[in-house]
Amino acid sequence: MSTFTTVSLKNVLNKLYEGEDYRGEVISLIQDNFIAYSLDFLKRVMLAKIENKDITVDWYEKEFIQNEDLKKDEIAINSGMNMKTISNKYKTTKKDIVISASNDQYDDLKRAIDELIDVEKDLDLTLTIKYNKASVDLTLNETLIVINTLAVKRAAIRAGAWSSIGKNIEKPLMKSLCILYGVPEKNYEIIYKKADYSKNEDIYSREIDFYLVDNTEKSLLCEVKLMGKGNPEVADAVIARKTNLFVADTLSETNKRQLKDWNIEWIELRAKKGYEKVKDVLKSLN
DNA sequence: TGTCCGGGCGATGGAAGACC
DNA sequence: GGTCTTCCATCGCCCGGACA
Repeated sequence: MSTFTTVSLKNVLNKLYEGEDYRGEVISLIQDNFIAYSLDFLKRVMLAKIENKDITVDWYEKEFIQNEDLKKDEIAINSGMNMKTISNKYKTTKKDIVISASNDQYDDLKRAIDELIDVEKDLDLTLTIKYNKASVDLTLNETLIVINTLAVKRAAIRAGAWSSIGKNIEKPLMKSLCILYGVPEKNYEIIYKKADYSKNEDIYSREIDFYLVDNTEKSLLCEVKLMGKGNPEVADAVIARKTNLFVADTLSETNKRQLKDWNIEWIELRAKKGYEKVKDVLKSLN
């Protein structure tokens, strides 16, 4: 779970207004979370191995996969699989499905490690974890399992952070632009509730980031995307939502041409003085 | 080097349980 | 039977490696 503090959001807004890259803030959060997770995880690994030293069963499996105290997403990660993969593969994330998928995955992982180690007979590696006065050595197999889990967890932390920043910055960004350019409150609208997808007549409705309201009281749809290079689906998104104003971090020349052809106003924050274009855009949108 | 496209999770809200 | 909590499906967010 990685979410942003008010301070982080403020730092990101400042970067955007300076036309600089905002990603440093996100990368820091990912790193901090990952390091903290790694330390905690290694501590738990150490304790688990010590506590089970007299038992011949697979202590990792007992403590990190078949442990009833764990949440389903922890079990999935510990087995080496992210929740999204389970959701794609089994079309559900129900707890019992996640648990059985994790068990299968863990067996698979162990088999794969055995096979690879068999090929690389000359390689050995021991991970020694020391904490306070205790110390424990992990075998090559155990070390590889731990490395795999950390890698899978990092993917989860990374994706969560990017998802979170995108979701949480769009409304503060649009609102601050409105305040900065003196847009009267009656001329913009922040929608916090998303559309109700369950209603049949609304089946094609989409969530809208922000509305500007022009002087004829017509609502203008605004879309914010902070993504970097190489994501052509922006085109689909703005078309599907009949967007009037598109605010982005980075736009390709193709993007700009398309937006112009479709009569959609755009602002590219990473461009030099990118946000100053807002003034003209507001005028043009009446 | 630019595009494609699948991977990863957060936020949300309805459904299903859990508790009085 | 009503309220509170947990579960989980859905949509939307950006990344980043494969490919041309």
